[in-house]
Amino acid sequence: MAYGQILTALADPTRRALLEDLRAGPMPVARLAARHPVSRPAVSQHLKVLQEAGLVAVEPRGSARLYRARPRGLAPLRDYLDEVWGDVLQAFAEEVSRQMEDTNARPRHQDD
Amino acid sequence: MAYGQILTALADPTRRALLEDLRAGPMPVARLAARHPVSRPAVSQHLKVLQEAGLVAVEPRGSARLYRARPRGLAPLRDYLDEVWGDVLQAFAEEVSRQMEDTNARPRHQDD
DNA sequence: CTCATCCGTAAGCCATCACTTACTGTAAGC
DNA sequence: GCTTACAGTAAGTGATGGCTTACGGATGAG
Repeated sequence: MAYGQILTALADPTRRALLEDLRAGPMPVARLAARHPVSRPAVSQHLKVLQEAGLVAVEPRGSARLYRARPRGLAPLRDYLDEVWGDVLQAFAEEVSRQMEDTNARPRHQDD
Repeated sequence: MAYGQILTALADPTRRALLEDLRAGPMPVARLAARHPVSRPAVSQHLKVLQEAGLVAVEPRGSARLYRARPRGLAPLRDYLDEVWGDVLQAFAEEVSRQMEDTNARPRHQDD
């Protein structure tokens, strides 16, 4: 489960809404679709993306399928954000590089 | 700077590569474009998206423009992940909902 | 066995996106 | 002032993504 897949999955507002809905508890596809202004197949497709990203788990329930949020699936994304853009390490590197390149003394008017 | 914009910005592999390149220090557009298999205008467009997401800051340097990574711009995304999908709260809700719905005793063969 | 229900998949459509080339604008060097 | 180097914008193109309707497959009830 690469962080790329997770970012792609979370980039879509509908998928985020589905995930947030699943926080209330596991749901079958039909009920999930009823809560959103999209068709049931669309929800199925979104759930497939979310599942492949590791953000959702499926549980066969007779003829139905129960979908469940999987917050632990966010771990790779958190790791990526921490390792690559971790605050401490990055703030340091940022400061160093700024001092290296900041050879002329002009006030900074850009957002920090 | 909403987390939606940040997710959209980070969802693109080229933009992530540009951001990771900027970790080495501030760079003008031309040098940044030379390190990636895309044209310079493409880099400019990506940088615009990154800037609007708050992940990059610009600094006019004479006729050139120096781009700099802005790791603090990830804060809204971190907050979203923490608040909506925070481990503790979510693990609790997950367990509760599972126990509520798990009425039959079938071994879980789906990934957790 | 038949039917109804639940759901995933296929096919197609339309909008968005990432990319290109061409152009415009701005700042420095002579 | 004119030219050169830097970079953002415009316009157009091909690919990708999200959506729809239509269909097919599996499970449970009668």
